Amino acid sequence: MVKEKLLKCIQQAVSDTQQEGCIPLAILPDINIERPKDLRHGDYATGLPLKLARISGISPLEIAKRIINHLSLPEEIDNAVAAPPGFINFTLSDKWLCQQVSVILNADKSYGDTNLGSNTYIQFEFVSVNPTGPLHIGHGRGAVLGSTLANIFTSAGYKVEREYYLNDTGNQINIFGTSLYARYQQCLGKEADMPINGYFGNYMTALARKIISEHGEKFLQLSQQEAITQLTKIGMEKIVQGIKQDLQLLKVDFDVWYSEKDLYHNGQYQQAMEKLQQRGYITKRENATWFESSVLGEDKDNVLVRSDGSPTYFASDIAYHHSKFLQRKFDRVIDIWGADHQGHVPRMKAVLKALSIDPERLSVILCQLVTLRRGKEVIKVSKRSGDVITLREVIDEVGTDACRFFFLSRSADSQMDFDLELAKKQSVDNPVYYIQYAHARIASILRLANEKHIAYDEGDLSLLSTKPELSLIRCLTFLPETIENVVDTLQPQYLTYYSQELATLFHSFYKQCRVVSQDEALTKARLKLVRASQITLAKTLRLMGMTVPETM
RNA sequence: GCGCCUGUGGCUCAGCUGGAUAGAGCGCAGCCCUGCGGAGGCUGAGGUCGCGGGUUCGAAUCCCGCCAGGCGUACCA
Repeated sequence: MVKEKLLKCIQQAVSDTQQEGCIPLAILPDINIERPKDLRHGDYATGLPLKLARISGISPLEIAKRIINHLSLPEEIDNAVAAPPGFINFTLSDKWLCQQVSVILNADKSYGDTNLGSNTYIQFEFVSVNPTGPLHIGHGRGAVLGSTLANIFTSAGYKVEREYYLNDTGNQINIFGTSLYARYQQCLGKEADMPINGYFGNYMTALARKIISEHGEKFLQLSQQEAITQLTKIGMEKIVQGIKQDLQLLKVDFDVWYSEKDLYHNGQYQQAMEKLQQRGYITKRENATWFESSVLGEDKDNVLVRSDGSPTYFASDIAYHHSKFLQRKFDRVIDIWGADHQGHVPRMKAVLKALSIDPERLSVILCQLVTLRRGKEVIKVSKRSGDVITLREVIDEVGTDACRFFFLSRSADSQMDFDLELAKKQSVDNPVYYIQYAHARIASILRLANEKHIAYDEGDLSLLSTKPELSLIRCLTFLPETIENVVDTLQPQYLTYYSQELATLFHSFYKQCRVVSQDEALTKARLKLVRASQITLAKTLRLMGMTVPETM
């Protein structure tokens, strides 16, 4: 990429400058190349001279000039100028920019793809909601984030796996089962108490009724334990089915649904515990089994097996990560969790250390919580307490594309209000439609060209010379580094903002530059640019998991 | 109490590995269809970047303190 080339070129120039004594020998600070916000400052810039000035005592502008004298610029760069107070600004060559249009046309759907990941095997685990109730809005956030990152990493040359961890055993499942059994009995006119921490949501009663309509009263004949076992299985399957449907509605796919229960049958749990035991990280105390995370610098130890003999969620998760890293051998793992799991991060990292796995190989993205509201009214989304507005209802109300874009344009770090009233009100004037409209507009132009039988393969790109044209091309060339930026930071909002900018530049170009006109040569050149814009815009929309409309 | 996250124009949010006059969308005030989709384009008003110190040639961005909100601090997940 241009940026890398430029970096090397600057390094060379600085080193030459130093050797010739134009800059006193000094420790070279990191060279950072940025994108100036202001177009007048070129396409790339470095403030290196300002840093060197501090060390050398020479004025930064003077240093900038000396470095520029030693620069041998790559073909992509037209010129380098020193700018006060001490920047070097680089401008892309118009000729090179125009050529990029055909680079994009040739790459077509693969434009933007890189080999940055060089096939690194990486797992994204996300959503992973307990199968004890429907998804709500907060889960949607993680789902959209995870699916988009997975798309982007795939494009960047990683070997990606998307996984949903199904917590199909343990405490919460037991409570789910007893809650369902109670509702089942109640629906059949029997007295039954809900467990204290039970799932009181209305959906549980609906679930019980559904089971009655399909299976009748037969579970009343069974022993309580047997009835609960069977109801748990049936109920959970239905819930999972619903979750799968909701995710599909949100355009979120998984490669693997990994069962927590399996960890206890496939040896992962035993192996992980044995390893920790052998390495001396396990101790028995107060009748429970503990992981001694405190010796690894944690605040406290954590329970692995309760005094009643049942393993904790933490213990499962250890086995689970054992499977990820040591059994399935992912090079990197990205877990996306809700912010309410933050306390879990340091102890998970401690476990990795204990298992001699570099903790750097695990990244945990914590999504801050989402508050759902309708105007001033805050809507609770707790599964246990009762009424829920499900993710499905939100999607039905707001739309998949708008939902996805809404989540993607906000940093995972910031808590957000999802105001249904606002989301709906804005849906017509939503940035999503602005971007999609640009694509539909492009499609329409290309349709027109097609109807007029204009073949533009031979269009002469050097005819593209006006500001709107060149600005648009510039933006097109930024896609690969935008993707790289997301890969580096795990923050997809760079892509959403990019797509918006691209749409803006296209609309502006469209207004100022008539594409299909009497000027045959110019028409062909511009059609090429339009097609390249379509390729690029469609790519960003696909990466974000949104529809790519030909018409609206 | 301690830990993590957040506090940017009326609203919702970007920018936070320090850079050159602080950005976008919505909302608001105007302007633009005798040419390919007006779900569009253009112009403008609107901000002590929570507060106070510090580091630096330069701080919304880094450090310290304070204020406000969210989350965590379970033999819940």
